[in-house]
Amino acid sequence: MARPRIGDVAERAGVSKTAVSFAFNQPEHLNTMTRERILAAAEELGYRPSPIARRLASRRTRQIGLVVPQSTHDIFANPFLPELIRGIGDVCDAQGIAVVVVPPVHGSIATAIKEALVDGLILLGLESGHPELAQLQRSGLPVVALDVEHWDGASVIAIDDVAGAREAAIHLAELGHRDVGVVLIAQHPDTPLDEHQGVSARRLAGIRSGFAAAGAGEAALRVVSAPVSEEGGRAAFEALNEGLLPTAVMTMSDVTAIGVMNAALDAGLTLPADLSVVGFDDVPAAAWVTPRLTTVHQPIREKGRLAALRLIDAIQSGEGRAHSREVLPTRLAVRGSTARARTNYHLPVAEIA
Amino acid sequence: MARPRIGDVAERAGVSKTAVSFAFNQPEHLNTMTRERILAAAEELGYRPSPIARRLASRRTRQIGLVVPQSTHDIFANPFLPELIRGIGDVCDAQGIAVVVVPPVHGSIATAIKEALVDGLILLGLESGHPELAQLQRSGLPVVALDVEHWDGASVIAIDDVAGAREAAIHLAELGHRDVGVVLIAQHPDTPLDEHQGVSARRLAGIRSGFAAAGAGEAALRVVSAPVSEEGGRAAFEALNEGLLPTAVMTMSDVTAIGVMNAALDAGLTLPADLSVVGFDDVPAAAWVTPRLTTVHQPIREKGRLAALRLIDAIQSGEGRAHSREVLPTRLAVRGSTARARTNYHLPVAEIA
DNA sequence: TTCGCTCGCTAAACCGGTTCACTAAATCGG
DNA sequence: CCGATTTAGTGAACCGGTTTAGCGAGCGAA
Repeated sequence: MARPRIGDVAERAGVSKTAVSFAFNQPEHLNTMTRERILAAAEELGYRPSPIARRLASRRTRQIGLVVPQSTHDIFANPFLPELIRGIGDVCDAQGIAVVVVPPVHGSIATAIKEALVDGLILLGLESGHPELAQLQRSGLPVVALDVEHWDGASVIAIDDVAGAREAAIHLAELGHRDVGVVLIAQHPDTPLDEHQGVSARRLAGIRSGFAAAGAGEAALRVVSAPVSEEGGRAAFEALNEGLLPTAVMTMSDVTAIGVMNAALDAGLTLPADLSVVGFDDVPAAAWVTPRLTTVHQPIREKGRLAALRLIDAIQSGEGRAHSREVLPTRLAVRGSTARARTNYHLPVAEIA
Repeated sequence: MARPRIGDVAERAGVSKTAVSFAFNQPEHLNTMTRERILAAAEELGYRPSPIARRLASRRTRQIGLVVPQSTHDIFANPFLPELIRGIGDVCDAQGIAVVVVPPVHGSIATAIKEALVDGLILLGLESGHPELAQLQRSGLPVVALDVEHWDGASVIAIDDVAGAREAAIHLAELGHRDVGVVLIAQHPDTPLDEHQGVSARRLAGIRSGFAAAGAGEAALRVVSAPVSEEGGRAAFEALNEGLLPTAVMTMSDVTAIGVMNAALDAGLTLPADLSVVGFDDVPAAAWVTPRLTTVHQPIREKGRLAALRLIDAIQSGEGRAHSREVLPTRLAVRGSTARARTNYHLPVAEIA
């Protein structure tokens, strides 16, 4: 009644376990008749080689993990992730490698990584100083890190966050915006706004540099932070809307920007006349909303593809942990959500609407 | 230099392999001092129990698979999938179970399933007659099937496709639409339109029934099919736009509907005045586009959650393959993309615009 | 005829853990 | 003080395959 094992098939076919293994994996090593007999026996028994046992023996899981710092629920609220996975899938599907998302287990990324059934990891949204990740460095597991400055012993795929954000800021500055809301990515709840790291910090620097370069160094930036989701964007709008509304809002992701836009529309504003909004990423939905979202385009799928390629390469080359860093280009996609700054920006939002 | 194994730790700590295993899994069975000594030895060696070996011995992979009939690239083009995964993740994250997407390998779903490292499967977009899935039935692997009428030995989570589509059709009929495009889900390229199965067939039946019930039995349905993606929706619009444009289009998914809308807007039409569009699913993006998409809402995340619960239940109860069928409610979310049928529907689209 | 190869297959070791059955020593109740 | 438990730990079997080393038969070449 129990699941048949390789020994059962061997016995039934009157051969050794080895022969059965050959029948499935290296049929050319077997006489045709013998092979047929073995396969017939397997068929009769409903035998199917155990994937786990096979993976143990081959020391390859044929799986790679995508490590993310949040729950599956939260992380998939951002269309960026599906796009990234599409890119990873382009490479992995072709090689029969499965992709598994690795969210924290009971809040611990280290635990999640320890238990992950993978040959290598792609790290998303993690900074290299992360205390939980020290053990990972020593484990020898091949790793590709996304969007970090540097990762010990790992390949890095990144974009030029500073330049991308800078370009967007210049765009706004040239449209006359001098009072701009900036929505960073929410970190741990009690991280002070000025201690944001990684992506948020680099882009904020780019924004400052952009306004300065455009001769608008005096521009006031109102920095808030929010979870990366449509709801987060809405919350950010509410936060910025206490008192005077800025004339423009820059975000770290399109989904946040869309939340800002939706909240603004719900508040009765006209976009982009009353408020310009700039996103980041250029996910497909950015081109579906009205007005079409002006955003910093990054080649998300290409990023995923490249990450998968580099990781698989590192896995196959056996630990030859490369430490390359590849920077993909960004460009500002100017669409309909940005316009000249409104001149009545000193009015409370109620009067604007 | 090689990865340390449990025996290495045992030797170093002067205990048996069993003791080392206990130190990690059942620390209470060990004297505190001994345990400390073992853990220290493990730490020095950089030992980490092999997840694969552990899974082999425990006969649990702690992974479940989501089987889909298309490539990762194609399947993630539909925001439905991320939402479904969010629901599955709600359940699985809490239990430390990983979710793996299982797309076909070299076009074969059967192969993909054979090699999948999972304790059970959730089936999406597959019909129970599928020839490739006969072996799955016999394998004894726990399965939950989504959106099918029936699946031998598996729990089924579904919605009432007929009723949902019917409600949408009645809505359009009451708005005066009598010439309606219907965009089905593209099957194998040479499947005749009238032989669509499963979801498409049921919804088409619901649409017919709806128009009849609303006293608009004479309404002309123009049925086309397209891949489930924004591009697919655009292609469907082009197909329907050869000759006279219908006054409304019904789709099987929001992303398709959005593609139809975008193509219509690009063609210079005014929505919903010139063309009403109805989606299906109610993914988040449906409420982000302009006009807001009228669509048949289904509880996607709840569907995922339920599927995960039933599957995990089946796995834990050891093969007690339930054959329950749960039908989740749908409701028509009437928003801005539907309006009274235009009266000049006999004009070519060029003149409409 | 004999040497050397290839072919077809096998036994045993191995992948790296968990777990069962059991033992020796320590603890406990009466 | 004795028998019964409990505690702490062990050796061997087991999970279910793959792989290495090698063996006997058959065959071609010398």
